Amino acid sequence: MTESATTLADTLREQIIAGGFAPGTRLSEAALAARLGVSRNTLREAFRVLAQHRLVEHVPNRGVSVVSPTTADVVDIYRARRLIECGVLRSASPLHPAVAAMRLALERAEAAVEADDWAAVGTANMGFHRALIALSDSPRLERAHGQLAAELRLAFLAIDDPESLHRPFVLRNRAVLDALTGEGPDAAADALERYLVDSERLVLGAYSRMGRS
Amino acid sequence: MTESATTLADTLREQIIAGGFAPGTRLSEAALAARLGVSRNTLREAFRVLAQHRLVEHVPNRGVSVVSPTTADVVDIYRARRLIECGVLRSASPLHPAVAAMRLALERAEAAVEADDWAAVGTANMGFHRALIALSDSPRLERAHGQLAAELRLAFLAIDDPESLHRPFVLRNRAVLDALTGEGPDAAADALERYLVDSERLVLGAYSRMGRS
DNA sequence: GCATATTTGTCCGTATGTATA
DNA sequence: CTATACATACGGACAAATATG
Repeated sequence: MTESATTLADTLREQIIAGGFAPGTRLSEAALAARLGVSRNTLREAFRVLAQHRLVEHVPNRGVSVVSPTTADVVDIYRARRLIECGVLRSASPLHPAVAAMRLALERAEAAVEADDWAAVGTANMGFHRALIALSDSPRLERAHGQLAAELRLAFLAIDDPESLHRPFVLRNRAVLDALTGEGPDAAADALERYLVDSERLVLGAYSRMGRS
Repeated sequence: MTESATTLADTLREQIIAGGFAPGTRLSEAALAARLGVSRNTLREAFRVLAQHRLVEHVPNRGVSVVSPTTADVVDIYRARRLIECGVLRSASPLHPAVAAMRLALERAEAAVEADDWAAVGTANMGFHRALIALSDSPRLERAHGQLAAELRLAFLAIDDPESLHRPFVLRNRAVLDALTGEGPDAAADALERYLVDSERLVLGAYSRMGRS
């Protein structure tokens, strides 16, 4: 039972990203510790990790709750994504092994579209962009991007209309990959930039229709 | 005395970055907790935060120690810095208020050179690059860059030759700023790219002379 | 506005497993 | 191989802050 705090943080992260706790939910220490069979102290250590990952918010004397990204958060997340993802792509080699991982994720997404499984489309799309970052061979960039992706996932959960969020972008990912192998990194980066601008617009539109702050 | 874990993490971070604990030092939780006047549980929560910031390393059943970046870490840190800093600069406006902060940091560095205060030169140089990232108006990019800077600081501490590390780059920062206000963002980004390549080479050279892994 | 109940923040004592001398 | 030291995790306790009636 060593290192249970880290393991606990991992399982909690998966649960949150999978939608097990709705954005905004307060997570009571005593209740969760009892439900998970761990002590409050161990749970609090896990909370610190998740708070650093920006998955939960820690308000002094009022405990932690699952974050619910604001429009300002969404704007910032996409700004950072554009800079990192397009930057990686622009200086990437079309011969990099990660290109195969991108293709695999894309095929998974296309299969999930056929099966009308929009949640699977969302995770496959995320996998495409994770593979894209792997083109950089930089663990730190992958870590930074992973945090952005996790936060964005919470925004998607708050919207809760996976088809309109994910379906249009399978084709766009295909275009990015084709541009990378066909026309080269710069064309691919331009396509990705347009992709991210449109995706941000979609999310913000859904937010404004929900009357979110 | 609420929220002492976060405060504790902040003070520990400052102590580590200031060189209060040499890279590689093992931090015994019992001893440190006694010295700082906090309980082990509180200290452990602070450790989790610092581990996420990559300032300390958490080895299961062997406690935490101050990290000592390897050559691979240094290469990765500079790769990430080039992508983020140059990307920010390339799409920055020379009229952004952060330019004034860059100028201020630069003047502080130049004054510290006159005073032969190399530690101050180092912090002022860091401040220049922090202000540079502020050009992006992105809290998340600032956070990501701050983590890279803190890690790099540990590498500088391990080398412990602040004059040769920091002195040459005051002039280079001046060149970056002048290029930004004079020739525009693209020229500034090119100058910054050359800066970072040379800085990485200097650090790696010092590492190889130390016989580091 | 006040009193009560709940929850968090912190600390202590202790048991267990792991690594090291 | 034994013994020691230490990290890890648990449970209980209490003060402080917050929320609720």
